[in-house]
Amino acid sequence: MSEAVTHADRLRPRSRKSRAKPARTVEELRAEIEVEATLSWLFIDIHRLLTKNFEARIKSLGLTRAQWRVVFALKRGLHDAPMTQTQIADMLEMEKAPLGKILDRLEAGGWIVRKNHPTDRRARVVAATSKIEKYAEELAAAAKATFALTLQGMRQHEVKELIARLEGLKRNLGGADDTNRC
Amino acid sequence: MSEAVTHADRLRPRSRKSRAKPARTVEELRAEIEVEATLSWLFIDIHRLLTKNFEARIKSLGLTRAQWRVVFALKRGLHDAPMTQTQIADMLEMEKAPLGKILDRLEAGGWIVRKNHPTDRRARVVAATSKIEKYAEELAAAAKATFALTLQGMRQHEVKELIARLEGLKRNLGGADDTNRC
DNA sequence: CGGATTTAGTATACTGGATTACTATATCCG
DNA sequence: CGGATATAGTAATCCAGTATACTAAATCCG
Repeated sequence: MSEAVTHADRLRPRSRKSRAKPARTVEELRAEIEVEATLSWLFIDIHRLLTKNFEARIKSLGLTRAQWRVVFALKRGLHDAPMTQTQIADMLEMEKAPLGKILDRLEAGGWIVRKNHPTDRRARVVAATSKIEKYAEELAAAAKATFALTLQGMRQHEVKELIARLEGLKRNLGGADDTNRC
Repeated sequence: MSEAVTHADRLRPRSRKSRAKPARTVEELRAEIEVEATLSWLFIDIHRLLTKNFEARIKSLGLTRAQWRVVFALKRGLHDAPMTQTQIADMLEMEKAPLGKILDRLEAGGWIVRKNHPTDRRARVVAATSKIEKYAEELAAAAKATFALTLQGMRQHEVKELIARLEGLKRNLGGADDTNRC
């Protein structure tokens, strides 16, 4: 347990010299945050590469990765009744404004329809059209192919461990735990 | 090794029934890509939460996470001579156009200066100003705090394993191996 | 009941990305 | 040498995301 990384006491890499002179050089500071920077870049890069790889596979459909996520969330069926935009935004842990823009594009593309809420005249109810059924195979194949490439060489239990680890990081950062599980 | 996930033969979760009828329901397809979707969402969410957390800490500096990455890459000192924009873009594995926009903002903020290349009149040479020295402590502290929170409860060897794992994923996706290491 | 407060959704502005097209310069090679 | 080709950087366009402000409707409560 003494080895554990806590919020207060951190892993500090190479350059020790504790409280040398207060004015450290940029190089010294850089060495101190090696782990942080490396992880930060990795998440930026993997996020970008995943988007690029997946979208290259479904380019012909005109769907983006973010749009695919929304469409799948709609079909998730947590609620029997169609969801309002606020419910979808909560489920995806995103703001209502960008979700609204994504829904605009999905509606323009014929993937969803928005209807008035039966009782709440402020709210709009979102439903997936049959178009998603039509391309579900192709989208699933693209997702599988992207992750087959990404997880190449990993064993199933390692994949599970990775997912558990990432869920832990997300939780530490204040993200909801098991929302948007597919 | 038979348990390993290869590019061809993938982990296929719950719903088996192999080649039932060719027209599967969306629900069946969804169950099949549970792992893929879960991982995809996790990378989207963690990327977003990291950006939000880090930028909240350095809001007063007016630097974003992406800008911080560029500034640190500049100070990285792989090359003794100041780098051109193309060299920086290659190092960060991003396109020249979006990098140019980030450099515009960094230059407007006084973090960098662009000069003409001594011999190639097409190229511009980018150098960090002393402003980065001034705020290096604050930026390093923010990075450390964000990742102290993120990696809360993990042991050092687990952090190393996570980094190695993520580097593997990035490599599988076609990303360069050890570029942009800090 | 009726005003104050909250909530649903949209509009706007900004940053970060990719992509395409373009200009200017460098280099290659016949 | 000089034209063809390649490269450096920018501009413009698009999508995703955050934050803020706003409108309209619902709800709370005195």
